[in-house]
Amino acid sequence: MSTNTLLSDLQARGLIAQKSGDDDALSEHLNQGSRTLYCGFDPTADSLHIGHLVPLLMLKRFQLAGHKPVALIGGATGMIGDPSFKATERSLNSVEVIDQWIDSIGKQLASIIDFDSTENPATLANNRDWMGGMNIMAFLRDVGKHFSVNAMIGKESVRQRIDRPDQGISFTEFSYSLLQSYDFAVLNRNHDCSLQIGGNDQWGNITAGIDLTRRLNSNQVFGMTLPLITKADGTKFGKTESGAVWLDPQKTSPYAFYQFWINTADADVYRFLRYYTFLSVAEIDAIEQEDQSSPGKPKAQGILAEEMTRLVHGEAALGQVLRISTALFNGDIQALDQDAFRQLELDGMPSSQIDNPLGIVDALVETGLADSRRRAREFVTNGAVQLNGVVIKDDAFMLGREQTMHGRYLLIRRGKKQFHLLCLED
RNA sequence: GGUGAGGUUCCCGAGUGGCCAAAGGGAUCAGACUGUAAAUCUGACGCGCAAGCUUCGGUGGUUCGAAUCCACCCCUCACCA
Repeated sequence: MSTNTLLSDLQARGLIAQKSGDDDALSEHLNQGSRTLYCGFDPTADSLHIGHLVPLLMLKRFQLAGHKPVALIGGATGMIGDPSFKATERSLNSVEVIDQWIDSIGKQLASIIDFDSTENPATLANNRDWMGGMNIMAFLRDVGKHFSVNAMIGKESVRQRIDRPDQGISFTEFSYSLLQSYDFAVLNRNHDCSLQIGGNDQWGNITAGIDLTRRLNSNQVFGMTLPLITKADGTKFGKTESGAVWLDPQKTSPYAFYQFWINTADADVYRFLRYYTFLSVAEIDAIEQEDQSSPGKPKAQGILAEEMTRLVHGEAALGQVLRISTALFNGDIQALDQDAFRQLELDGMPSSQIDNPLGIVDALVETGLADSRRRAREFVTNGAVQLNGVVIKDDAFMLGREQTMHGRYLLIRRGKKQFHLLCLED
């Protein structure tokens, strides 16, 4: 066990995959005072997703422990693409697009870590500031000279691309590691940054950065990686049928976000509580004890979903989400009053307007609950479709004024979890 | 630039002139069972109520008939220059 309180806690949470140096070096380093650490986020989309959350929350954990986080946005590295453990070469995006992404990602980072603290504020950096105008000769002489191609080829993170018969790796992506290493050296020089964290796939890049910093700045710096988040059933974490789970409420609604977490498997949920929430390990253990000793539905999923939704979307959004979820899954839809429906609409329940009565099959297609009429018909025939809580098995069923609740609302459910609220206009 | 191997429905992958909307597996979806789990079982899985229609990198061609043959083109990979 580490002599540093923060590190012991992280260890207990299973949040440390690898760290550099011998066991106590980092502990001592952190014990000596407030340190600056960084984690890089490459702009590969217009929003962060929950895969980014573990390292981002790690920055927050360090900040809460009194250290100073630097969130580095990869304005330069994002234009190259990190090949680490990627099976295929990535396509490049234009500068304009990437700049937009940088902007929105920066805002998301700011909503999680605190940039306004007087004691130990977080800072935002963009590696394009020091790499954008870098001269190729300077790069090759000052940075490139310190790297051995022999060693780089040997790295596990690029092996996949070098060994595979049908894939290659471009020089561009191959160089990525040099850029990230240089980031560390620059941040060390300019911000006195002495620790880099990242996903376990970043280990190779991080150690390369430690070496380069030692050579360029003669400073001892540290690296630490977080475990890859896995699921017990072996499927990829962080994906739903509709793709990644984004932090941007426009891309993944708070409701969908909450639903993602509440559907966590029993086999994963206590581990995820340790990874993602700020509940203490003791509290989490207590929850697990209780779930195991009482029959029926465990409480852990609900706690996880609430914690995460509050953290990312805030208390107000959580309230809305809870109202929707309760109405849909625990309530009697027939008993919902007009205000409840209006609230569902306002709370971000997937909904749309229609002007005229239409058939159930068309309704399913228009609401996106089915992607073709063929399929919609299949759902109806299988008894997978409910209107206002009542199963509809007739594929010729018409949705009109008489079928609405309170003269206006048609709540369609497909399968167990897909809902859509149709509002029939006058 | 040369040589070789390839590009099949979401993915992997069979299919080498009609029996192919295209085997098999995976993923996904639905139903049953449940806890909005897991496991399991059942069914669906290009579009269409149907007749039928549109698919196998692209464009032309051969043929009664092509994913399958021919020509050209595009793309990927490997090796060589």
